[in-house]
Amino acid sequence: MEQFAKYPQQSAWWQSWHKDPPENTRDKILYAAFCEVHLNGFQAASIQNIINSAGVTKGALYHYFSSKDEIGYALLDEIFTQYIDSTFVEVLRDTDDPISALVEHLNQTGSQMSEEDIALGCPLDHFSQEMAPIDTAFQKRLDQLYQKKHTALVDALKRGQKAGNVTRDVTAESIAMMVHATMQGCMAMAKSSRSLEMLMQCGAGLIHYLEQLRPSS
Amino acid sequence: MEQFAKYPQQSAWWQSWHKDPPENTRDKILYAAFCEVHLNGFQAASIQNIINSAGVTKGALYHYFSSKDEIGYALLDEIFTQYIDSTFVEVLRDTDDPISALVEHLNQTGSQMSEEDIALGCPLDHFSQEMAPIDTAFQKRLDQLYQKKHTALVDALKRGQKAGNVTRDVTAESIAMMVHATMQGCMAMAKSSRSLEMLMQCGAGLIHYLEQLRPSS
DNA sequence: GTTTACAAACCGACCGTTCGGTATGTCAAG
DNA sequence: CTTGACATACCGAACGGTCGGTTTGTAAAC
Repeated sequence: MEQFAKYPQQSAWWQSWHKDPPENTRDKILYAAFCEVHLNGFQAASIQNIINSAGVTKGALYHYFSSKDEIGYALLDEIFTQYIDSTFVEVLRDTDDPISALVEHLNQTGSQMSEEDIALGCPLDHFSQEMAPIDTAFQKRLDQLYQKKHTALVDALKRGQKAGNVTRDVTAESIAMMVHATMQGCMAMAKSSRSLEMLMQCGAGLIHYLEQLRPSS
Repeated sequence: MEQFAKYPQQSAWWQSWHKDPPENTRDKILYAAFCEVHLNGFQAASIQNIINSAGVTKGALYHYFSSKDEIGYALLDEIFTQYIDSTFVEVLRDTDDPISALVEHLNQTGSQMSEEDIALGCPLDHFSQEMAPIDTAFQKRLDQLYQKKHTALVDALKRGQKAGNVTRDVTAESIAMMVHATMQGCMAMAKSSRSLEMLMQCGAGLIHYLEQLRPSS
């Protein structure tokens, strides 16, 4: 665990999944792999780079993971699952006013993004674009993660509809897909333009859309 | 130009940029590179695969392109630019009712997508997710392409506002970003789930949003 | 005779992976 | 309290293969 010169140490993406630097060998490898994959994509991620920045040897890596693909699976099953939970599921778990919760979450997330965070974009979306079409084992795991996000959204929106905080003109499923897709698109737009302003403007559009979903407006 | 066994010959993505199979060597290389990059991403795209499927030799490839990066630049400057023009700019060029034009375009595009098209996703979005954070030369070109799309949208929306077909409650720029981001997100969602139904449902959400942008509704 | 358009052989670097070996720990038998 | 058997956690040199790229050769076009 020496240097991650190229990976932003204070990355909002990083902070979301783990506060403490990893101690045991396996976690060191996973964390280094997460950074390397986020920077270069999975296929271009180098085992050598991973072990260099993790400060472990190749033998150690292949002791814990039988192949590069297995590292990818572990990233999805452990790190990315945790990432979705902490950045999204928890935000919506206990509210019956999901619109307010989402708007607040968008504002908060946007405000604490650095230029580097924006340039790197969402690690999960990047992973999905790259690996979903290539390998069904990856695709199934990625789909599962998005399903998790989708379900959290739908449940919260249904609670909101029940509580009279969300319009019933549109189904919760439809709103959830729209919100999810648009969030993904906003991050992608900001990433390609490397512009925080772009993220905020896209976010404003999404917030405007969300506000229109309140009943009797 | 032997086989593209793994690339769908009747791909909607392919048809959009060129009707005729390429004849001269340079175009053969570019077309093969487009397929290879769309399938595997740019970094994982193999020069060997490109020359194999293009039916040319390595000497021919490096006669026309000084490096792999130059092939990527050529793809963006020529193929992808043409792709944006034919799939998007032309759709909006001469209309002052952009909402109807977009809705029709979405319905038409969605209906002619195969399962393979969906699994592969938008080639430009994939390229952008992968290369924008890594290399500024790529990022600038990618940003330029999205700007082209954005400008086409903004111009059409402003004409629509002038003609009274689009609400003036929201700026054309804001609508354009929202539409662009959501389209991107819809394609990404459908890609990761490999589901045509997902694409149609996301598209329905976007269409609903668009219809709400008509004045006095 | 020079230039253009390839063709084919070849290069070192790096890839993911393997494998023989070691250091340390555990735990039960003697 | 020691000893032998086995397990876990590594170590790092080496492997076959592929990578992007180069060099040299050739034959037609101008």
